[in-house]
Amino acid sequence: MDDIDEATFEHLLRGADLRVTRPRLAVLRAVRRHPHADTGSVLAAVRAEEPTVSHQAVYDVLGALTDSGLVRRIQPAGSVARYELRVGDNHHHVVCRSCGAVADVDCAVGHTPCLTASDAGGFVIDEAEVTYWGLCPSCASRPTTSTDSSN
Amino acid sequence: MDDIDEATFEHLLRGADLRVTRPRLAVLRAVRRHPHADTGSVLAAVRAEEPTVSHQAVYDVLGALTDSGLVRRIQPAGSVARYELRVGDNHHHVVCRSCGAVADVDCAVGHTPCLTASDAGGFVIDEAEVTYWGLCPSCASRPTTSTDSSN
DNA sequence: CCAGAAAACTTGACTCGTTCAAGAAAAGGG
DNA sequence: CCCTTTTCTTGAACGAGTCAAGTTTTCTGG
Repeated sequence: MDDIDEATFEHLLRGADLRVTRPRLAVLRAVRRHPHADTGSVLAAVRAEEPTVSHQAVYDVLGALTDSGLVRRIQPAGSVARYELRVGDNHHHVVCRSCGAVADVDCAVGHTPCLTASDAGGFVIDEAEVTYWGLCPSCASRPTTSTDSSN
Repeated sequence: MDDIDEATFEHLLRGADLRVTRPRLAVLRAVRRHPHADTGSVLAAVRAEEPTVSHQAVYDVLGALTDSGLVRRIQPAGSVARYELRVGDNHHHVVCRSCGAVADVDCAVGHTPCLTASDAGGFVIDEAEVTYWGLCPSCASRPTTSTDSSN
């Protein structure tokens, strides 16, 4: 899901009943190029190639792509929304408590892990999302430096 | 962790090196009384008994209590921060996609579930947080009504 | 290939949860 | 009971995200 070319992006859009526009292609490229990027970063990346795209367009596009399942939105506590192209493979994320870096983690329990909650209090569950918290390699090796950024 | 009386709240605060103040006791009572309440709800509950408490005080108190581990902060994607008294027992949450309701779920896998990520990309993991998504009983039985609120 | 309808985009104002900053008030050790 | 430190009040500010009105673009169907 990372070796998608331009033509495939078009097919994905059409398959989702979405019109093919320059902003949408630019957003897809940006998300492919910057996994886990927030809206601001996507906007910046988009404007690098399409300088006239508005911030609202990026919000709209990310929303439409998320709704149709072409991108996945994640939002760890305390973070703004982040997006990724890798979709439909039930993977999870590790978030660094110090610098906020996000990385993918394949769940050891196979697909749809932990989806069997013992007692869901009557809820009809359709997804189990796992977020691991800890320290990224560089923050772990630089203990008390209190590095902070947003990726 | 739900049958905590006033004296215990004081002990908890002192044990965490926090001064015992009326706003703090009121916040603890509010969180006990309204599990998963957001800051606004806590503020309202606090003001019901202590009308002069400022919103900033509630933010400060919730922050201090969270830092010292007396309350737990959760923040499902798309939601504002929510707080609960139940702490240190590694339980998880189900969130209703329709109305945002939150309920506790004891993990079937025992304590520290899924904490064994296959490959964490070099991260040092200290917690695994599981969020289940679905529909609460009342939204599940009222399919397309698109109820929306924030609890 | 062109026109028309619907979808998508631009612009700009605005909402709301949360944070920042400075000074006043309370807690609790000595 | 006083002093130092922590905590609280007040009020302004920030920023991600949303709303709304009007314009532009896509793409279907003739």
